[in-house]
Amino acid sequence: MSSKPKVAPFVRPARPRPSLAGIAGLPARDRAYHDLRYRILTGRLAPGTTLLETELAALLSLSRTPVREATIRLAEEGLIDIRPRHGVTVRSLTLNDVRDILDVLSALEIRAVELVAKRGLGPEEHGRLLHMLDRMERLTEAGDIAQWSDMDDDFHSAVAGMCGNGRLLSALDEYWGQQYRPRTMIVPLRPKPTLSNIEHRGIVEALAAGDPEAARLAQQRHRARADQQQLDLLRDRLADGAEGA
Amino acid sequence: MSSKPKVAPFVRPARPRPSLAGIAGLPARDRAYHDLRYRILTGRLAPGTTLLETELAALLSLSRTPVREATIRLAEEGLIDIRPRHGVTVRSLTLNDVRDILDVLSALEIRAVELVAKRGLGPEEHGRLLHMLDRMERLTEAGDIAQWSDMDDDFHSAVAGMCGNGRLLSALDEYWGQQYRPRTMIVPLRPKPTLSNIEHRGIVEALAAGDPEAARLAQQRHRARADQQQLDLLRDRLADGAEGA
DNA sequence: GCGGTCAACAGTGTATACATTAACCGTGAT
DNA sequence: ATCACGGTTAATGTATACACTGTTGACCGC
Repeated sequence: MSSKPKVAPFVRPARPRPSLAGIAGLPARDRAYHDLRYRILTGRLAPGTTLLETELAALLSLSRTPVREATIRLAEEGLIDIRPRHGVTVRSLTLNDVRDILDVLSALEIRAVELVAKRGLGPEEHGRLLHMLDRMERLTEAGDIAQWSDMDDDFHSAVAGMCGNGRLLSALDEYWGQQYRPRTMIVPLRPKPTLSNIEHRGIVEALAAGDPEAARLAQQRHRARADQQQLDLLRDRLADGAEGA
Repeated sequence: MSSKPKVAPFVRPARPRPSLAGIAGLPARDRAYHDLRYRILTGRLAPGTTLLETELAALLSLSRTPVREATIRLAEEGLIDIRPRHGVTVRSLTLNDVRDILDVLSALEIRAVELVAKRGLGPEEHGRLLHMLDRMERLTEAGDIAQWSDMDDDFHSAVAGMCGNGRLLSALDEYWGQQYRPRTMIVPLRPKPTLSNIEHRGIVEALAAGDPEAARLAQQRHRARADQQQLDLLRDRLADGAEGA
């Protein structure tokens, strides 16, 4: 039951929360990549941290070769900067960086939602989404914003996962990773996400109705508002003296 | 004179046509990357071509290390497949692949256009775009579809380059590369792009007016129609027995 | 005291050597 | 004849060695 189906599933999970699950058997270069990414996203490697290739290799108990290959990937994803002879530095994002990232991310997510609507929702999928919405509303009432935020990730991830476009999902993953840290930074500042819950319902309705235009509009408005809120909160947080996002 | 300006220009060119200009002084890994990418996009390395790492290294007169680093990048961009112990293979795209790519690309481009409209067009920028439109219309009348197609690239590239979001431009570059080959394949099949020319004018008008919603709509319609046409032509071409896109 | 030049060095970029592992082929049994 | 098993081998994954180049700091001249 818990194992993989024989054919590639039409629906694929996207953007799992940062985790190191299942990297055990992978080649060293992939372990290095996932390990470093995990440390960066969870803050174990704080923004601004600078390490030499040699130090990274020692940290991961590997030689420089796989570590280099991993850092190249991470640099392309925008998580680190490589400055030759100065080491690799964990990127610290400015407000403008976050805005840029969110602009890309929301464009991709809007397209994903359109695609899902174009194909419509199966009953099982619909049920799953509704169930998530219920949970999120209960969490809102209970005031558990942290867990609501995780579920929010899961919800958007679940919807996107139904779009059937693997390249789109990969791109979403990448940019989601880039905004993960600033996003978690402002969780404690969030007000009750009552509006988000309502907007989520609207999105699911449009998806179930198979109406791409309505879905696009709902998703666009939701993201525009939510992203603006995130930027505002982040600005406050940074003004408070928190360093690097 | 020819060197870089002191401050990063606000407008940056995007998606230059495949070229090897200016890779002379770069590190071997970057030369390998650009060289291979160029060969793939221009068809010098045809889809389906398979080469071992050693063979690639010999081809480029380099050792395996920089070649490996280049192939990893190319694989992430979707231009090649790496199958351990079977060599790297130049990807051959199916119609579904192209559709997926265009879905991502158009989503990004729509967002770029929105951003440009949000900030509005300077007089110099406006003039430059209008000038391009004129040229494209003359090329259309002259029936020079090949050159029109190049200018079309340049036009979309120029617009996107004004969006001011570097990450968005990088993503555009990447997906533009993925669709470049199938796009050139169908150039000889294209009808006179009269409609595209009209739509382009509409887009520039919306940009000049600083109306993001109008720009989004114009761009969205343009891409939806043009992409559909491209897919239709490609289907014909593939049905004719052309192998791999 | 300040600025410039040069030399030593550290760190990366590249090449190569070594280990590992999966593909392929041959052999043997059923 | 076909399938299974195992050994061989070739290709990759990883480690290391080497070379090159930018940086840093010291020393000298102004």
